[in-house]
Amino acid sequence: MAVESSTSERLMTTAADLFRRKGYAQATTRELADALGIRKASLYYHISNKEDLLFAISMHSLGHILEAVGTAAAAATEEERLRVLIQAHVVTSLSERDMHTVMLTELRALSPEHLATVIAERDRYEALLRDVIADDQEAGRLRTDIDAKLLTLSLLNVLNWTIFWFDPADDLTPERLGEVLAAVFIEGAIGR
Amino acid sequence: MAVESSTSERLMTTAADLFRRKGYAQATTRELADALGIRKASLYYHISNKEDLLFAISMHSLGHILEAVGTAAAAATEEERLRVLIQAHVVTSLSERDMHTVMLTELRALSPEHLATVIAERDRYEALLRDVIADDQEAGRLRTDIDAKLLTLSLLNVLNWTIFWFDPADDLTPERLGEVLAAVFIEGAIGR
DNA sequence: GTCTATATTGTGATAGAC
DNA sequence: GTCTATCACAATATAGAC
Repeated sequence: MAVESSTSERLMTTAADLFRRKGYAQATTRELADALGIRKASLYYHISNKEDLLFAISMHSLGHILEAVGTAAAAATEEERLRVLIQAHVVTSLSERDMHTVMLTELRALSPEHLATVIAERDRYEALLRDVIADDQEAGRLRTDIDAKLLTLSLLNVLNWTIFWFDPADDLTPERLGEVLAAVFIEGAIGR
Repeated sequence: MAVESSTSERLMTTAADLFRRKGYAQATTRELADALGIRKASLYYHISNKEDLLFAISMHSLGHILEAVGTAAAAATEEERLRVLIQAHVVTSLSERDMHTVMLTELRALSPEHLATVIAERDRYEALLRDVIADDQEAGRLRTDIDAKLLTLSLLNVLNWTIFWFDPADDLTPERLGEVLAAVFIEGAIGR
């Protein structure tokens, strides 16, 4: 049930909130236990170590956005697909903002094995974006003086930095932001 | 002299390189001392503590980009000003990539007093961008269906995420990247 | 300006009772 | 599933000699 809040279920969201605010390295297991209302040692009944938690957060977040954005893009017409994709990315990433931010910014704290797994998943996501852009270029819907790789990196710029300044308390909604970023990127990616 | 490399002069660039690669919290004073070829304790002849080093790096980086971008924008015609500004930002930020990245991503490790000082300087920089964008809107050179604040945040997205993927070893030069990002953002900010 | 030696604190994690 | 108690270690920083 989505409303359950057992210690196990709260662990990942509580850790994500903590890791985003303080950074993974500066967040302590004591702070995490305090936020959950249990003792430090009790954490280790639920997790094997701190880094596992970071890995779980990263994989959950990537699975979530891959599913949401992939589904939205597949259901759209070719003409609207890029706009739908950007909108879905902004709304989805901000709906799990803590986990998404941690996934994007705490890569270097992962073990080599976990890092490789997360990077492979991030590459899958970026390939999804690049395929849409390349297809739009081939169909004449986007400019071709900038290659698909560089245009995709430009799109990742437009999308990803948002996590550092978006404030849910502002009156800017994720939906409106999605429209703005889609408008700026797509019209810039069409060119004059 | 620019070619000097006394311990004092190497300290800030060596620390910036380390802080960018490992993160401020995970980078140790031992690693920094090792990279400099001295003992850990000897660091404290040059600095008062680790956080001071982060503050010095952040302020140096902000002073550098404020000066370079401000000068470039002031020397340009109104029609070319935004393009010149974006180009100068990309080239300048990547010319001191380590310090610039640390300044952008390690804010939360600063003491409250240092944090306030750095934020004030970042606000000055962002005001410079917003003033150019607002002026371009008033003169009819940019779309007005997105307000200046949101358009500025969109520009910061386009510019800032670059630090996470730009690789000096690639064949993409900062100059070419500046052209691409300027083209995408400006044409998107003009609209159809 | 750099050294050796050390103080002090905080960290992730485990043992074993309940 | 959570607790108390504790281990083992790594961190920043200082004292004082050279």
